[in-house]
Amino acid sequence: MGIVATSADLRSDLMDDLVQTSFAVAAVLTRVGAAHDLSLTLLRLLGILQDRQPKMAELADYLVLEKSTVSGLIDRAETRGLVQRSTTPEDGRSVRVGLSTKGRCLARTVEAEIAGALAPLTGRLTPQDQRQVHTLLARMLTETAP
Amino acid sequence: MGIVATSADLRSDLMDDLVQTSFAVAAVLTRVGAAHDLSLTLLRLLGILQDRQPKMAELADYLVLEKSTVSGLIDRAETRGLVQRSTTPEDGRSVRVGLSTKGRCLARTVEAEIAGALAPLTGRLTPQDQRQVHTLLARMLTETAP
DNA sequence: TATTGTTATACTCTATAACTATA
DNA sequence: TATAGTTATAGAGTATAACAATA
Repeated sequence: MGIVATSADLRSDLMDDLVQTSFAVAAVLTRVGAAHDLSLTLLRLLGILQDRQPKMAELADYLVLEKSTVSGLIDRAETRGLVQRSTTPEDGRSVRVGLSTKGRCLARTVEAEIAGALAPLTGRLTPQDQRQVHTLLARMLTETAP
Repeated sequence: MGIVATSADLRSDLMDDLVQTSFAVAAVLTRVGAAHDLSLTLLRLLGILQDRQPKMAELADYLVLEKSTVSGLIDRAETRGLVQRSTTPEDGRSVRVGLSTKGRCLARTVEAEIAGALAPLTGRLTPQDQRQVHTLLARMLTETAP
């Protein structure tokens, strides 16, 4: 087997790992979320809103969803008292979304539970290896300049 | 900062990476799947059926879904000509599911497209680093003995 | 006229509960 | 009676298209 073939196999193995990792982590997130009646999408929403109070259109960008989809999502989250819509003074059309106190509290709780649920996986690596994976995954996730 | 705190931060950073990686890969899979009218779940289904002809109940186990959910899933996949149901001789109640020729062809196509779509990410790492991540992720995904 | 967001509609995905057929 | 699978029903998530309000 030549150099080229070896490289292809390597990349293919890595891709399998990435897909498997993606599903494994998604399964954990789904399970933890379900315990609080939160879908993966609502989980992401809470995560995003922890650092921002975006407008609906920005939220659609973050989530890579249609604005109509986000409208429904926020409708349900608002009904449950997790988020609040507010108008913006600078533009009468815009709507800004933010976490309610209840939503913020839930976001923190869920975050901690996710950390706990992922610990058994990360715990299979030594601290050095954890650092190594962290460094390499972070590099892989870095946006390349357009 | 002491040893314990450092370890906690390390693990937390790694968890963020894992969650981000999961979403990034899921986004790629969703995009590639959408080009062929395949949801993430149907994508997983095709992947699973490439190596197996499971019964409905086994499929539900693989996918971690209710059997009624799998019934609907297979209904739609069968309508599209991607899979076939067949009865088993040993048990008149069981139904075995397998890929059709069309489904197998689609599975291969999509697999290649996913590899291509993930290449920009893995390509940010040197071959040595790719091997390293592969080794460590594989270790992390390994089931620990119960 | 262009934009921001919502509403109407339709389909997929998902679960629970009730059902059919076989064991 | 228990098991394998399907059907009925309901709700969340999603997109497309049409709409209202503001710019």
